[in-house]
Amino acid sequence: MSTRAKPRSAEKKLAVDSVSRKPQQGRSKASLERMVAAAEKLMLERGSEDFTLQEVSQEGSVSIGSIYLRFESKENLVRAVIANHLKRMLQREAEMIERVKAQSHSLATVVPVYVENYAELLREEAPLLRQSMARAAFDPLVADPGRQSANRAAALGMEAMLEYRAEFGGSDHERKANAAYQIIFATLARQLSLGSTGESVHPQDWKELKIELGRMCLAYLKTDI
Amino acid sequence: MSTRAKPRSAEKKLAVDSVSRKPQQGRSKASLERMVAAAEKLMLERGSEDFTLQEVSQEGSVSIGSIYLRFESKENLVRAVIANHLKRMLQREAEMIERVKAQSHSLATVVPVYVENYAELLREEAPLLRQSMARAAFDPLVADPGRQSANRAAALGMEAMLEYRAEFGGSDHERKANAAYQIIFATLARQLSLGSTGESVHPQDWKELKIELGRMCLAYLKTDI
Amino acid sequence: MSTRAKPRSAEKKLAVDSVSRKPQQGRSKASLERMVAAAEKLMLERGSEDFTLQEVSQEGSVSIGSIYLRFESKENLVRAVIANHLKRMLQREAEMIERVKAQSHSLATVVPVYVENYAELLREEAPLLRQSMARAAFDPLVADPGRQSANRAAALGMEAMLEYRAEFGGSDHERKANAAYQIIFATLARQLSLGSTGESVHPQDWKELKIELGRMCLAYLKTDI
Amino acid sequence: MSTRAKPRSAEKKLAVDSVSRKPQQGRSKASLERMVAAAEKLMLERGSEDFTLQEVSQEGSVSIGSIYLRFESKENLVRAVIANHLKRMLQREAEMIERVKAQSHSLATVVPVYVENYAELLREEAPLLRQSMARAAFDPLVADPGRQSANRAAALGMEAMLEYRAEFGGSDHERKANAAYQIIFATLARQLSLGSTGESVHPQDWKELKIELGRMCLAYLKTDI
DNA sequence: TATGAATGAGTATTCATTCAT
DNA sequence: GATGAATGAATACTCATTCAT
Repeated sequence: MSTRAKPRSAEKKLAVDSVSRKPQQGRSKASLERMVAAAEKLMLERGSEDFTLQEVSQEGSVSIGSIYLRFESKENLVRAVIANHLKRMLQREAEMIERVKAQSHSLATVVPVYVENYAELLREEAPLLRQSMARAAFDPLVADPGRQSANRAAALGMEAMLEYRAEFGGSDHERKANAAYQIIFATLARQLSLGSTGESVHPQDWKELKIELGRMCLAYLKTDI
Repeated sequence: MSTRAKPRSAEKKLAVDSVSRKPQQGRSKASLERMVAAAEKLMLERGSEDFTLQEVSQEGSVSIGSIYLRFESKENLVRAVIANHLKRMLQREAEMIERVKAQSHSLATVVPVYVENYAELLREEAPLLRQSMARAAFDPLVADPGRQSANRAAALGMEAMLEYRAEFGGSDHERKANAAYQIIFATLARQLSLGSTGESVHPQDWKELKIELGRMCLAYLKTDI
Repeated sequence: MSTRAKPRSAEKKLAVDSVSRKPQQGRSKASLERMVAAAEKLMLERGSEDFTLQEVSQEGSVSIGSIYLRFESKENLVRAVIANHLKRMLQREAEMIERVKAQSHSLATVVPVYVENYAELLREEAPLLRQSMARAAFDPLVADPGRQSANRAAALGMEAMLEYRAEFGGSDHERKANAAYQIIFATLARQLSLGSTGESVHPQDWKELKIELGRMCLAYLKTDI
Repeated sequence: MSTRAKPRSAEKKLAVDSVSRKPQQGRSKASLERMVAAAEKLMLERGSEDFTLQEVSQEGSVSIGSIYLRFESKENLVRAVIANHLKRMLQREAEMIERVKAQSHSLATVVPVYVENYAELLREEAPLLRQSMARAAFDPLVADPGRQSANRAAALGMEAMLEYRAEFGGSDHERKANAAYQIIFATLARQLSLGSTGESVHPQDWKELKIELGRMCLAYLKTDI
């Protein structure tokens, strides 16, 4: 897949349904799932889209023809994997937020707890997330829904912090919460090499940084400036 | 270039000299420079290493044989481009820090000025930096020197902030300065899609975020916690 | 094909089946045969493996991809040609021996008749045999089955002579028959430049030599020493 | 060197002088010798002409330009190596024959002694001889002088046997001696894989075969037929 | 629907030979 | 004479996509 972009219409949703050719039901739905699962497995093993449809065919016990019956191109199959992953992430993020809320009773607790839990979640999903992000750099069909997912994740994080908006300093609480979220995500993402220099910091530093990140956000949210 | 890693000895330096075949002087140095420049141009145009040696040959008016006279492989030519870029970045960072220092007279000025200037620098260098980072993910020959560059950049940034350590709160000033740098870089990098989801925020949000980033760091550095 | 050996497992059989990728039946078998035939034709024309897959593609009306569908490498295609040839040789040798036996009624007749017929057979097969032998020098996958073929040919030749063992002198008849075969083959092979200096003797000398070769073997087999 | 033949004029001599560009004397003769020696070394190491002029340049401390100053092509350099070898062979063969003659006092001794000594000589020279013979198959410039060398070797061998022509049976002694030589050489050559199937016989069989070869020749030379 | 055999454009790399210095 | 940097033609192999069955 050397061809880079090939953007298409201004589609905004990236779900398996929107990249796969026809809404599947019943028996053939199983084969659809097998091919997507096989592709995902290969992407995780390879750490990239460097897999062959031949391999998907064998791994998923699906004929190559079948793949093209469901997907217009290999590219779309990759998009389907990413779409699936995005959906799963969203689900997990919602659950995680609930856990965070349950464990917190103040701004001073919610921030570090959120950082910790979000970090763990991102770490687990990093392998595919990395690939989503890499592709989003040149593929609008991934970038657009990726942005939406990011927005929802932001909304969830902000919501958790805003639960204690009474403790916030300053006036524009939403703006502060949003900034805090952006910075938290960016910092975590970089540590997980989600598109970063790969200088995956020493675990030592990483642990330390998470603490400071929490402190920084807390200081920022509370300050009147 | 499907072969991923091929790490080698424990070389730590990535300079054109270490990936190119022989120390070049005089006349033939010109042709070396032309091929590296052509490769860089193509990498910038394509946004990736998806260029052909044939193209480098034409663009740089160098024979393919000549390229192999200087570089063991296309991979090494790419590394040379990155090495060049790393060197240039370092130079520019040092100059930028000087400017920042000159414009500042307090923690409250140095932080936002630094954020602003560093952001601008990174924005300009983003296209190649993105590729460096992508390659570093699987190529130790790029990752190692990349890490070193990152460390030097961190040292410079911390130094600028520590100039006003008298205004810091808390006790471990180095730790704080380091955390602040990491968070600043991560946030800027993400906005520039340096490996990120590509949801390059609206210019509006971006401007806003830089301001909040400065505020957050300032609040953090000053707080006693 | 600069890579010399690449031996593999301890496979002992070299048949098209063992170097080609999948047991072919029906329709696609035809294309397999076309590509092998094209390769053979080119090897005969060139007198060596210096042919291009591009040429095989055109000559055999097969796409390059198809070749790789059947053969892992050009090397394996060459091996398939050789395997085919080996099989054909074996067949012809068996038939030839039957003819020799039918025409003979004494040691004095069987030896020269065998020499004459074997010479003719080898002459006809020399072009490919030469290449088999050249490759066997560094390719175990050809050397091993080549050895086996040679052994079977020896067994057939000895058998023809031993039919008249009553006329043998000395005691160890098998040993004598074996020595006679080896010397006959070696002499014929050299005359056919099967790996020899190419000083393909004058037809005159060649004819003469065959007669003397027969005489020598006869004298040897009959002698009591 | 994929181009096969390119025969040229009807030159008949292959000496370094006839393939090298100018009769060398003095200082530059040394460099000529270095490049030929380097080429020979590489041919022995590789077992083939698969060496690079670059390698000859380094190994022999000669510039590539120098090689082309002496030789019209890489092919001619190879021919020079072979020519050298041929000359050396001839020298050694003459010496060997003297030794054989000195050790013999009857046909019954000269034949096995000659077989043994010639076998040893050929074994030692096999590596380059093999390459001479391989090249002779398509290169007249090597085939012609090779043939001459072979003729001289035949003459020497025949001479040794004819020393005892009084013990020969039959009438045409020259013819018999010639046939014996041809068969001896062919058999030895094949055992040494001089272009042969590579089924280098077990040392056991080899020893045995040499004995039988001697017996066979003896029986043949003595018989009246 | 489903299959998987067939297609063929596209590309990194090698190395004999030339020629400016 | 001597050098060795520059040249560029030549070639095996991959893999997304198609389409006959």
